[in-house]
Amino acid sequence: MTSDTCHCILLRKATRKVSSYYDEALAPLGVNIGQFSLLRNIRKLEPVSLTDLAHKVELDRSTVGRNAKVLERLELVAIGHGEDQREAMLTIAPKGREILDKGAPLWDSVQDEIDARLGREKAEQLQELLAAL
Amino acid sequence: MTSDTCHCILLRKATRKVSSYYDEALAPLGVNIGQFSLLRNIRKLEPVSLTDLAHKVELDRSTVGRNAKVLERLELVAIGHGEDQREAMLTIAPKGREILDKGAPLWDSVQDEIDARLGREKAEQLQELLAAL
DNA sequence: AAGGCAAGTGGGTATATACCCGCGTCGTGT
DNA sequence: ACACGACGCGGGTATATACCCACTTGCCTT
Repeated sequence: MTSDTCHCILLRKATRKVSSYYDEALAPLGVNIGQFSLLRNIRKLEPVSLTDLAHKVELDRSTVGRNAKVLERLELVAIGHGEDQREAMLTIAPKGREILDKGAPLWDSVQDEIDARLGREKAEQLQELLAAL
Repeated sequence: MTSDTCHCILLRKATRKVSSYYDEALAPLGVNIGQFSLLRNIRKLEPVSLTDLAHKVELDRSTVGRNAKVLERLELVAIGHGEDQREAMLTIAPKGREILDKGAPLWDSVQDEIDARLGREKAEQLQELLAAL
């Protein structure tokens, strides 16, 4: 009976479900929540290296590299070199800024919807609990 | 500022982190939490078709099919045919039962640890919140 | 200046996960 | 009995994510 309450499995289910909410909202823009979020982080830090970005988003460097390559293919970010020839420096491309602008209200709507469904207080509880894991 | 509180991204981070806890605990057995959990579900329903199992675990049929194939390669489950030749029926193999037995206490320890860290009450809150998403 | 270690990437491999398409099987209506 | 729609699955493709290894570039020490 306890196996139905596995924290990990429940988290995964919730994550898949919630991801789909955001993905659906952002679908008109042709990006998913992971890409949109990464784009936001790049904007916040640009110009930024893969390593620094990976630290910031707490993902493996290679993961960020591959995800960034998709954004590059979509022409949302530009991948160039810094003074240090080893570093791949990321900057937001014009199309990327457009996506960021258009996506903001779409993101807001999903976020607000979830806050409303849970209730402001429980939504905060959730964030605290997730951070405590 | 609000973008740092994206429910989806926070859920993903928490899921990655928590998954690693379970994965580390189960590592001596050579399986991860996803495989272990799937194995438990198969045991509960065996013999079970891919479609039924997918419904139960709320994953796409093709996903379950591929995951099951890994379990088959590890010789933890057997994939055969039912009377209906279309169906792939899954059953637990001897090695699978062994993994289930040996894994139970390992799984318990992680689950208990998390419950302890959060406190029983908050742990329940978390499960409720995740279910409400 | 040369050697050598550290840092930054990229690519290979593996799992997780979804969606879509094609193929084979079932069952039912005529 | 046959045809056709429904069902079950496998495989292709794409993203997410991690770990490990090889290659390049930097930099520091001798």
